[in-house]
This record gives sequence, structure tokens and C-alpha cells, in this order.
Amino acid sequence: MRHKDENKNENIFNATIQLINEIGLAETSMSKIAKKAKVSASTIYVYFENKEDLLNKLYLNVKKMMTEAIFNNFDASLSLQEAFENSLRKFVEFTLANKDYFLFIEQFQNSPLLNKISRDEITDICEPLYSLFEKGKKQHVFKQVDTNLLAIFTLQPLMQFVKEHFNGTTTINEANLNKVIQMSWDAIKA
Amino acid sequence: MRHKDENKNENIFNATIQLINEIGLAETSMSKIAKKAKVSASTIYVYFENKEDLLNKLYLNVKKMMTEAIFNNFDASLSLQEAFENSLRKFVEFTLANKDYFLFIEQFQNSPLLNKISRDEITDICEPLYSLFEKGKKQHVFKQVDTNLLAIFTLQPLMQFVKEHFNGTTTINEANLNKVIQMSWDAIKA
Amino acid sequence: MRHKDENKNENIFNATIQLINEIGLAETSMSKIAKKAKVSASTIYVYFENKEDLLNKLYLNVKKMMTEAIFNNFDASLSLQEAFENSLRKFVEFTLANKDYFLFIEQFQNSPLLNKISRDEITDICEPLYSLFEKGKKQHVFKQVDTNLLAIFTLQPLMQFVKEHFNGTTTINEANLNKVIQMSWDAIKA
Amino acid sequence: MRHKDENKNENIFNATIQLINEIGLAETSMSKIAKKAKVSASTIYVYFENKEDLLNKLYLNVKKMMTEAIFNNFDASLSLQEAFENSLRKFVEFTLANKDYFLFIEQFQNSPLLNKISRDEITDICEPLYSLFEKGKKQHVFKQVDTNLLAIFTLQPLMQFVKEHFNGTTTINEANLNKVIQMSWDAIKA
DNA sequence: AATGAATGAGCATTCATTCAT
DNA sequence: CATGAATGAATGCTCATTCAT
Repeated sequence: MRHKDENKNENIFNATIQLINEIGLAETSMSKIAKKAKVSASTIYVYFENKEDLLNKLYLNVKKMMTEAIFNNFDASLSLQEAFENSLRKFVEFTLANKDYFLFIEQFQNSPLLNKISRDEITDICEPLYSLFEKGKKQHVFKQVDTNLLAIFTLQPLMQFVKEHFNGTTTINEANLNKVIQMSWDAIKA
Repeated sequence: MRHKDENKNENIFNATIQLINEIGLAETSMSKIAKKAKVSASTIYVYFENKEDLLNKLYLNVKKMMTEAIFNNFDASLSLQEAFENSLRKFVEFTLANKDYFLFIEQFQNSPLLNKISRDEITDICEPLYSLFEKGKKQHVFKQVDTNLLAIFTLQPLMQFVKEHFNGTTTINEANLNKVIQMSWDAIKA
Repeated sequence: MRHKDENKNENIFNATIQLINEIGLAETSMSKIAKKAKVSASTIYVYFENKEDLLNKLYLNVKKMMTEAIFNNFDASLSLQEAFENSLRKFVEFTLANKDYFLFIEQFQNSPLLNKISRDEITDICEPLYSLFEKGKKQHVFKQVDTNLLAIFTLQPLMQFVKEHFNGTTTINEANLNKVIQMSWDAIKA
Repeated sequence: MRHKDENKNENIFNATIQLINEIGLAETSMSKIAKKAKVSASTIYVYFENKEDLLNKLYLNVKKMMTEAIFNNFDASLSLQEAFENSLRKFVEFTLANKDYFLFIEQFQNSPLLNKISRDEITDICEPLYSLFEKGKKQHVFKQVDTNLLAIFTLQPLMQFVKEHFNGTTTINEANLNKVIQMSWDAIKA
């Protein structure tokens, strides 16, 4: 057999992400992906079962990268507020440095395609945040509400903030990022 | 305007919304819309220039309906906090009663298609909220931050909250809705 | 709407039959049919649901034509032997004049595709022959065996006879046709 | 010859026959054969030049097996009628025990693919029967007709009889098999 | 206004086959 | 000998849209 080009899988992933961000999920076809990845359309089927499989694997892959980038080296010794702030900053840091990944995740997450992925496989990005919230609730630093609500008020505004940075409505800088973090904190603190 | 036309236009709109929520934007084709709306595919072209035109007009139409439903009868005499709370409640009320509209807007808003619509035409749902925020900022009730940030912390968590209600993660009731409103208030208040 | 070309349906049918006889069922594709029928491939889908539908309708259509050609004007006043001979002659007459139809039926009948057609819809070519056989059995002119067996010994050798004429093994003429009819008669007569 | 090879060749043959009987010649692809035979698709090309070569070799192989099974140990000392009856019984015996082979031959024989095989290579199943017929004609036991016709009236009804047994129209038993043999005999006897 | 007919372009996918190992 | 990787060509079919009525 021929040696398997390790890059080919990655090329296909990258081509797919770029296309989805440029022309949208709806317009992204296998042949367009193939052309962009500079492989034959049929080659994609050597690496993936079908289009759905490709998109799912891509989604799970990017999610995993995000989670690792944001919560790797999570310092357990930090104070609650420091850890919280740290996470949000790392999130912004990652998304700013990986616009394509972020926008892809956003678009995919809002499409009905997502529902077909086995929930078990989805690594929740905020998983490590959740224990932080639980801890904070026990210490009565955070409000005694559903942990999910704490997550919502932490991540949703931040994500929208980044999106508006990307579409030009806003420009993220140290000052307004500080404010956003402060507002999230105010929302969830007891 | 003739009655017949009005009905057909609406049938096409409704068929489109339903399809997009059932099978997604990517899978929604003109012929499927036609079948669901019980008209010939070519009839759609009597009412709309092409597919893009149909989607844009639908989007603007639904946006307008939402805005009107939420901010109609906006009582200027209410206190800042009352007006704020009122708006959020009306938003939830509307979305719960119009699941299809809400989910459609959500899905459309995250697709690159949106960018093709002339920004001028987009009625921002939070438009009336903005003056509320401006007023609140002047009175130093709200934080001295970009008004956009105030909107983000008000609407993003609430929208996610409704979405999670629809996908079964949470169930909205008086108690947790109160908490959400409180958290938004805490986030933006000075 | 445009006026429907009544010939188009027939063109598609004819193109399909010709192709199946030339290159075989397995190699007959929708695009080849389209090219031969001088229509766009998508036009076929205006007339037929899908490939299976096209083939089924074609099969039923040809079957019906054969039955009508062979048993139309079936003369009930004839003697048993005359009626029998008449049917076989008409069968040969039709198949010789409609080589394409005959070979198509033969090929289709031996493919697994046939099993998907609702048995109810299949007009059995020998239907009128069956009552002839029943009558003959009552009069003890024919053997007291399953009517199906009588049909088998009447039609199978005749069909093979025609097939061998078409592939050059034999040439049908009055003399050998008479012999075939005689042999069939000997096989079934009491 | 090496054992390993023999097995693989046979696996490929069997997989092909099964597939053709299950899904039809048209739907039987090299990759499906490979999967069913549990070899790589490229391995098939070690044993066969291409798909056509595989099908041809398979056809010739099965034909040979049938002929051997039916006419092996052909007892020359038997009377004409005994030898005749013996052959037909052996044919039924073989086909009932080898449904797959029989149906494959039937399907293949009616497709234009057959015509591509060099006629020289085709072992005619009825070859040994032919000398029987010739002998019978000389003894004026059989009709003075083309030997081919005798074969047609012997094999065609019998084959159809078996086919109808397989598709459930009839069930072969000693009684009706006797009748079929009798009818064939009546057809050809002088 | 409304629509069935028609189509070229494109879709996701599978095909038979080749190649390098 | 055996096979995974790779692919151009082809598959059945749907697409958005136009046209004639």
C-alpha cells in the first residue's frame, strides 16, 4: 500500500472549516472541500464515511482542541476569582487566535446537524468550569442557582463579545475585556 | 392588496420556517417549500425574486414581528427596573409562544447568509432597549460601558435560557426566570 | 405551462429498451437513457419518480402490449386445438415483429428487479391461455395436471425457440414452427 | 497450486454468486464482492483481470460444475428412456441442491454479458444429452426434428419448473416431477 | 396570477481500477 | 501475494430557476 499522507486528513479539515466560514454550512459541498483540500472528491471517502461523518469528526476535533487550549494547565491552587478570570481570558485568547475554529463551532452548534451527534461524545467546553462553579456555590461566593445558569452568564456574553469583535461591531482590548469579565462576575456572584 | 396573495405569501413563509426548523437551512429547498406550502415551485417566483430574496424577506418579517410584539405598548412611565424586567418578560413570553420564529431567527443569524442583507434594513430587536440603557447610564443606574455590552448581558443569556428550555435542558418557570432577570440586572447595574 | 410532449414518455421508453438490449440492464444508466432519448437527464424525473419506477412502468407497459397483441380478438368459437395453435402463432408473430420488446421482457423477468413489482399489477400474458387449459382439462383433452404445468410446456419452449432465432442458432419458418406447436400439443394432451 | 489461493478464488466466486442472487447483477460491484469475500478489492485483481473476466470465469466454472454433476457416471448401458429420465432427475437434484448456482446461471444467461464470452469456451450443459437425442432419432423413438428442439422441450420446461419451485409458485415432489418428465417425453417422442 | 414542463449545473456517493508498498 | 490509498469517471438524483401557456 501507499504510505498514508498524515496531512491529508488535516487538509480536509482545514478546507472544510474555511469553506464553512466563507460560504456557510449550507453551501459547503464535498466537491468544494475536495478542490480546496487539493484531493479528489473520492479521496475524502477514504478518510470519512460520508459528509455527516466528516462534519461530526471535525466538530468533535475542534471542540477537543478548544477545551484543551483553554483548560489545560488549569491551576487548582488559584483563588476562585483568579481561576474564573483566568478561564475567561484563556477563552478569549484562544478564540482570537483561532477565528476559524470559533466561527465554525458557532455555526455548527446552531445547525440541526449537531443533534445527530451522540451526546456522549461531546466534550463540553465548560466541563472544568462547572466544578469551579460548584465549588463557588458551596463557598456561597456564587448565587445558589442552577450551575447551568452560571455557565450561561459566563460564556454567552463572552462569545457574543468575540463575535462582535470579528464582525467589526466592537474591538476587544484590555479595558473592555476587563469590563466584560467584571460583568459576568457580578451576574453570578452571590 | 388582494386576499389570495396575502395568504400565499404567508403560506410560503410558514412552510419555509417550519422546514428550516425541521431539517435545517441547508436541506431546505425551493421545491420542498413549494410542496409544504401547497403551491407550485414556480409560484414562489411570483412572490420572490429568488431563494435569497425569500429568505431575506422572511428574516426581516419575523424580526419585525418580534420587535413589535416585545416593545409594543412600551410604557414610558415605568421605572427603569420595571421597564427592564418588563422587556425581558415580554421577550420570553413571545419566544415561548413562537418557538418556530425564535429558532428560525437563531439559525439564520448564525449563517453567513445574514451578512448579505443590507444592514440598514435590519431592525434591531433591542433598539427600544438601547434608549432604556442610555437613560440608565445617564442616571448612573447602569455601568458606564458600551451600551452594546449592556445589551449583550441582557439578551444573550436570556436567549440561551430559552433555547435550553426548547431542547429540554431546562424548564422555564417563574422562579428561575426571576433569577435570570436578577442576574442580568446584577451584570449591568452600576 | 408548456404543452406536454406526448412523445417524450415514449422516447424515454424506447431509449431504455434499446439500451437494455444493447448493453444490458446492468449497464443502462439514467444519463445514457437521457442521451439516447435526447432529453435532459432531469427531464426523466418529470415523468418518472426514479429509475425503478421507470423500469417498472416500462415493464408493465410492454407486458400489456404483448398481452393485447396476442389475445385481442381471441375467437371463442374456435375449437380447442385451433385456439391453442392460434395463440402460439400470434405469440411468435408478435415477438418476431417486436424483437426489442421480447428481449427486454426476457431480460427483465430474470432480474431481481422484477420481484419488487407488486404482483397484482403484473398482467400475466398467459391469463387467457389459462381458461383455455381449464376448459381442455374438463373435456379431458389435456392432461389432468396443474394448469401451470400446461402453460410451462406451451410457452417456455416457444420462447426459447424465438430466442434462438434471434441469436442465430435457428431460423423460424413455417415447417419448424409447426413442429414446435405439435410438440407442445403432444406434451400437454391427455 | 497453493491452498491459500484456491480458497481465495473460491471465496470470491461464492461472494459474487451470492451477491448476484441477492441484489442482482446490476448492483453487484467489485467492492461489495471484496467485502463479502473478506479480501481487499485490489486482491481480486490478483486473481482476475477485471470484472468482466471474473464474471466470465465464474460463469464457465459453474457451467462446468453443473455439467459434471449431471452427466458424470452417465450409464451408457441404460435404455433410452431410462437414460433420459435419469438425466432429468439428476438435473433437478443438482439444481435443488445448488440453488445459488442455478439462479446465477439463469440470470447471467439472459444478460448481454454472455455474448462477450467466446462461444468456444461454453460447455453446453446438454452436450451429453445431444448424443442421446441423436441415438433416439436414429432408432425412431424421437421425432425427426432438429436435435436442438428436442433439447428445448426437455430442458426449458424443467428449468422453469425449478424456478417456480424456488419462487414458491410450486413445490417439487415425486408426483409432479414424474408428470413433468412424462410431458417432456411425450413432446419429443415420435 | 399561477403552474407544469423542462433543464444545466450541481449534489453526495460509488464505481472499477491502479499504484506503491 | 496482498492490500490500503488514491482517483477520474460515472452513478442516481435534486437543485434553483426559466419558460410557455
